[in-house]
Amino acid sequence: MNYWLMKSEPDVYSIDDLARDGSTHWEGVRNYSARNNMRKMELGDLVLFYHSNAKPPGVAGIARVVKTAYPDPHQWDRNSKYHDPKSTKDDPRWSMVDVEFVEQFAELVPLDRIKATMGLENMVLVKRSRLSVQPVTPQEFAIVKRLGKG
DNA sequence: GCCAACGTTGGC
DNA sequence: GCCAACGTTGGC
Repeated sequence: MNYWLMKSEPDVYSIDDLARDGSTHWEGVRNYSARNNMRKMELGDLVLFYHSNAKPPGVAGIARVVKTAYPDPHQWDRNSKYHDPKSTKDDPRWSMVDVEFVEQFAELVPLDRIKATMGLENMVLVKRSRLSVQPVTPQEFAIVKRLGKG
């Protein structure tokens, strides 16, 4: 069992949207580090759902991986903003996973709280702030989850 | 809206 | 393979 953090802009897709939909395709990741992390995901892995570009930014809840990495079809859709003309069907460049809703935190865990919490100072979120799909240690996951209970 | 950080592209 | 130019992310 692995733990991850995935970022989404709530204006585009929020934890409320995931709660409503039940599950979603995580399409549109166009960064190699983030893609490689998605390819390491296993069924049942738990994901901290992070709201980026939000006021305030922070972890809003938990999701679970229900489908492991498979080619993101948007890479071949000429009308999609995720279209990648260099990606071929024989060698798909971009992957996505499916995740399902697990829980919404009673309280958002804001980024500034994460930065100020002992045990979370080495989170990738803090160290490499731009990576949109990143690993989280079991300890970090447990601390964030506890903070989310309010 | 600004801009620092940083990932990607492409000329050489 | 280097690195300057460029584009994007995301906190503020």
